[in-house]
Amino acid sequence: MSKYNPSKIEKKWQKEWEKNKLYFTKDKVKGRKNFYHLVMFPYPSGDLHMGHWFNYAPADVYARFKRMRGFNVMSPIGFDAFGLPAENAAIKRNLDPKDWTYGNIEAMKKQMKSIGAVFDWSREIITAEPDYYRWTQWIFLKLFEAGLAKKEKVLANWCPHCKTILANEQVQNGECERCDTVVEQRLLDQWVLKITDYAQKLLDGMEKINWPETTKVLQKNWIGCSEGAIIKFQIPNSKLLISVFTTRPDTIFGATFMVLAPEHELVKKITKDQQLGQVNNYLEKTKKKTELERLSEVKEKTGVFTGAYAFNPANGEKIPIWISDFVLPHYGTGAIMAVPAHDQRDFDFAKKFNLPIKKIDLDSEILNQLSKKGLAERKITYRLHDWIISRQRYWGTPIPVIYCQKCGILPVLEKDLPVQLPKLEDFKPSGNGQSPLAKVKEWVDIRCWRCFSSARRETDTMDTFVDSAWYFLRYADPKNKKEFASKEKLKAWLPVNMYIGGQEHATKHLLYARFITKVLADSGYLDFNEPFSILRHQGLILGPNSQKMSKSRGNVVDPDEMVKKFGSDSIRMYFCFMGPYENGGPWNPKGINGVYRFLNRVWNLVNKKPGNDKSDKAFHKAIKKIGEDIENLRFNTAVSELMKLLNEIEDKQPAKKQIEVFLKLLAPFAPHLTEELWRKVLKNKKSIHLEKWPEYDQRLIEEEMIDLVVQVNGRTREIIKARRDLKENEVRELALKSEKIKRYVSGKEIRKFIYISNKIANIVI
RNA sequence: GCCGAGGUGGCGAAAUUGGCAACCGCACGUGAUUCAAAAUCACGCGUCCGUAAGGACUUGAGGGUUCGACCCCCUCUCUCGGCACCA
Repeated sequence: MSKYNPSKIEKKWQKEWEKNKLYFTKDKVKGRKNFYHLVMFPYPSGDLHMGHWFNYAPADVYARFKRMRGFNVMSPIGFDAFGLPAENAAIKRNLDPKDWTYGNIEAMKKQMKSIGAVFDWSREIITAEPDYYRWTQWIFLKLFEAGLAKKEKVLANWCPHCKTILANEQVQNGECERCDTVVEQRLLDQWVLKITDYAQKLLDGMEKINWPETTKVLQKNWIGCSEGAIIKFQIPNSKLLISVFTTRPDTIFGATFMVLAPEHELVKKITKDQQLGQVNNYLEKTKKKTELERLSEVKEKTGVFTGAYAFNPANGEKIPIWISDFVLPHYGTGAIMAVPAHDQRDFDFAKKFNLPIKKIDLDSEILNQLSKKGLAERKITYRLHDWIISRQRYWGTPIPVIYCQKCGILPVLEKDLPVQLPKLEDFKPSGNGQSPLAKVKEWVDIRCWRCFSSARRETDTMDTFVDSAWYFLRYADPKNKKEFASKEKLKAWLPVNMYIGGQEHATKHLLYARFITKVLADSGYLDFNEPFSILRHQGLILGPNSQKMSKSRGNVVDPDEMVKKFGSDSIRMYFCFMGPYENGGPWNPKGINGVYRFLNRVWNLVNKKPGNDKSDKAFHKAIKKIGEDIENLRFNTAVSELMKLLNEIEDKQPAKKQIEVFLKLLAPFAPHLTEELWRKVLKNKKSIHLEKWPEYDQRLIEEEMIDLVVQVNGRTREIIKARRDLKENEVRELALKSEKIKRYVSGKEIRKFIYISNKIANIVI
């Protein structure tokens, strides 16, 4: 008998499956429902790591299971190819980002194929391909038409290392998420997508999607809805009004001063001459602060008096107007009424600057009264920021806009898409707030399509997250030259039925994708408004020392090495078996031994001559359990059940029929091993991966004899083999006959007898 | 500070969701096989007492509800994630 040698069989079957287009997905198959199964596409960093494997391998078990259950499963894959990391890596190596990226894609494809997944490579997309990004640009134009893409002067996060503006989502604790450099605040003209216009829709849409609750909560908090009111305060002897946002209009009688954000537009208008010096001084100082500094000063309030006052509209009281950077420019109206008796921050500020603190009674009527006078209105605000998508970098989708001397900002015409990214000798970021594309005169200078005056192209590129905010639509129709995808194919596949990927995308990709989907739906291009019906996350794989895998820590486990040593099937199964999928955890170098041994035992069993044990009770139980477990992504207990089944049948010399069922149950987990045994040992003509998932018979799962647990006062004292479905008095008689039970019960009064059918009897004395 | 998820053997974990806590593995121990090792196979393996039969204890801590609680309720505690001067 030959030995199980994964490296001998895995490559062979991968080639064979590819040759016979086993995983080529048609848009329609008679008698099969379409099922769109999606994993998050990788960034072509050049190396497929265990994290990717952990996402793709168990997800592939699910896809294979769905196929066997009769679905026409599409499981596409591609590459999120634009963006900073590739560009930075290319700069470091003195390579063109394109060459670097495409080289990585080739290398990673090979690695990905070693997983043995059902990916349909014929639908592969690469976001850096003109055929792809033309539609990214087209979507931008749709947003532009709808007034949802705008060039605005915004206070934005500037990363001095990456030399570009970043979206709020890409800044963590005041640092650039890519390079951990402290970001600066800069006021610049940037392209923003008005995601805040969709804040409420994004909140409401969560009702109907099957996503992990925790992920929904993350998004909800990120969008951060608060209900309150806008109230107007008048400045004496002028027509100027200062609007404030408050969630507590009922505290207005306690408002003893107002505070404006330093960036507030009225600051310059209201400041009195005698205060001008101090105010300017303060504004200069805050401008220089980084986000991090501003955050670290939470406890210590700073501020300056403007010399101006405003009337409290509730009682006409004249209260001073201050400036402080604890008031944020982008939240509410950038101005507050301060109620030190009811708010800790206002209190701290009042204490520091000796401002009055007034205790008052709450007034729930005041909002209505002020509303009638036109001085207040109810208002909901959100913490969510608009999505700044301008990047002053080279390796991204060009923003399809031109600036005409006469006509101003104009979109590029659809027929002129794609605006191709030109090849550049020097693509390094300049750091002067301009994209390197600005230096390419022959690319930048064009004629206006409307008036033929000279015009300039927009030279910023788009945030990579725009590319990935719609890629799942393209898979339905990846080669379409006329549309981003045809109506028909969208209808055939979307929305995505099952989406599996990391939770770290909760407030980035997953939010953006929902936003873009809703915009396209509102413009009539989609007839659904949530992209991912079911979403599930895999956990994080750590190094053997329980720390995040990284080269600097020296704890990286190389998947290629593991494939060589144990084979893909073992890694797949180990990842399924190691624990709940959403947990992740450290890679246990010994742990994989367990599944490797298991696969060896399967190999040996099937290679033995089949016996004639046809008992199948254990099989029915296993078919049910494994099927239900995979459906719910409980891969660990599914594998456990397979192991139990093997333990049970291994010594019984099972018949060929039983062996076949066993292999089918194992097939989604170990596609190579099962294929080899199915075709070469059992001599089947067709692939096991075209087989149907076995059926089970519920009646055969229920044993006729049960283990009746007998407790006395809630403690188990005896287990009796008993016939199923006994009546209560029969059980009572049986229990009291037991010698052990007699010992506990004799001479005592039985106060209660509880019997739960086919499970447990409890005698209370 | 606010929001969320958790805490079960030496380790990963399981528990029909209120009904035998620790399935399935890893690691470990003993034995078989071997000249020897690896591999493989068999047995053992929550803690304490006991040669054993058996008994007592045990799901972060404390309380409650219940015939019965890892599961439900209350209080506390620790760990991990997210947000964070959001008016």
